[in-house]
Amino acid sequence: MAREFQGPKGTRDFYPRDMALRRHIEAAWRQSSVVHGFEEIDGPTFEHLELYTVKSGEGIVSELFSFRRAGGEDDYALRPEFTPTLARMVAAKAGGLPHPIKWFAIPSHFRAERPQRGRLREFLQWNVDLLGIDGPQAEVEVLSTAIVALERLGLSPADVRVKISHRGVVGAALRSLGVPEERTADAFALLDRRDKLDAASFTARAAEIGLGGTDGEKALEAFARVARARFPAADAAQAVCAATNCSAADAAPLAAVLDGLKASGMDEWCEVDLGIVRGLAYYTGAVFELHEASGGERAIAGGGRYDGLVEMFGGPRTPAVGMGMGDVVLALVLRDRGKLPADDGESLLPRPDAFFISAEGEASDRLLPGMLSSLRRDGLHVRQSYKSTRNVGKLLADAGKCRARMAVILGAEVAEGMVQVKDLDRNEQVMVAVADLARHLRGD
RNA sequence: GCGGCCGUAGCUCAGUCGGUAGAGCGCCGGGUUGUGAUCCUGGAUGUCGCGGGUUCAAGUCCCGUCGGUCGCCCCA
Repeated sequence: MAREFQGPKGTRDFYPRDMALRRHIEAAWRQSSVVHGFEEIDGPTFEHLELYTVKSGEGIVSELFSFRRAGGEDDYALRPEFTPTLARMVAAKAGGLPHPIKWFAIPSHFRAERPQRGRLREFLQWNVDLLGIDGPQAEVEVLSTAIVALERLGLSPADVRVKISHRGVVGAALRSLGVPEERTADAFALLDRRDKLDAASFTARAAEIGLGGTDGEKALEAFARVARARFPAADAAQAVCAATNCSAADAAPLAAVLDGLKASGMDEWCEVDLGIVRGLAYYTGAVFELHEASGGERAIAGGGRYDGLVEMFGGPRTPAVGMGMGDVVLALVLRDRGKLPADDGESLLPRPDAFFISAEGEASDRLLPGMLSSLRRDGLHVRQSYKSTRNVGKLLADAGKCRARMAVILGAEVAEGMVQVKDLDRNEQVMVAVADLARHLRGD
């Protein structure tokens, strides 16, 4: 009894063209990682459930695919993010790893959320982490790695903006505005939601955290200024002080990152956005998000400094900066910006070096297998027809359809050890000795 | 977890007032003129997403469910 199956909700099937697009994106990620000196790692697809609850609390469980082996007693979860695995791996070998640790990974992740634009239940996320560096160089290198990957994919500062903030700087600004220490978390949450709230709700909530009343009017205005402050990175240090009323010393950590980005020639991509907060509590310094320029999409990437995380997983205190970039939003942006081939990825599939047409009959049929094997052992990508027709026109159509560069026609002249080789791009045909075929196809 | 819209061939879709399915394209095979074309010819794929209900009769109306899509919550 035949039965039809659907893939699970929020998952994708990668047919050859889809896979070619995926490899295209992964190649840019991997290339940029490698040239920046990061080394590739991976970990298990599932971990002990506690690895995730210890950091994010029990509430995270409803967002996970967790399970217990039949008859077993251990709870596991498919990994929803890579950072805990990374922290575990670092903590396990902390003493023996040369610093700084520069690792990247391109694993799949799983989250039990309802799919919508830019969000699926299984997705790829490129993770770049640099551990062991206290200074702003870490932030600069991680962001630079992300930017160079986007450049490789054809994006420019007109397409994507790198928005940078700093928890310490914003915290100092909030203190100087009179936000009590115990309401800082609420203030961060309000900053995060600033674009989703209308002015009245924003004002009401600002009042709840101690920025209301007659006395608070000025403070409220200042807070609104912090919430809206965005400026290009070029002269950002002064602008931060001006916008937040905080001292140059308070603004210094953010300014140092901005200076580093400028020195690296990345400042055209970057701007300060003090509204960037990030949901995670474990960020301890700089935080950043990469957004499509019009702001219409979910974040393309996000990250920041998390100096306490390795310690949380049992290792020594280790300064760290990390970044994650998902494939789903990135692919949407690339498509909308016309940076993907219009043929759904067909042009990203590997092109055969040659397509063989046995036109003569039994004589050429007998020669074909040996010729193909020999060329394949030489590393050439060669294909043949599986049709029984000898219709050369029809077989050439097949050759064109699989995008072969050359067609090799085995006609009557095989008796003299010669074949016809047709350049399908240039529509030129020459006679080549079988002995010279590999060299000819390789273009030597 | 909540809500809107959608679901007929591989794709795009048609299907009237309810009368148990069609087109185009594509795909696959064969033939002809030996050179990616043209021409001729043959073929396949559907429990109309799935299940139930109403009805003499359901692709069509109703309910549920699964999936897709967009939004809310959340977003590591």
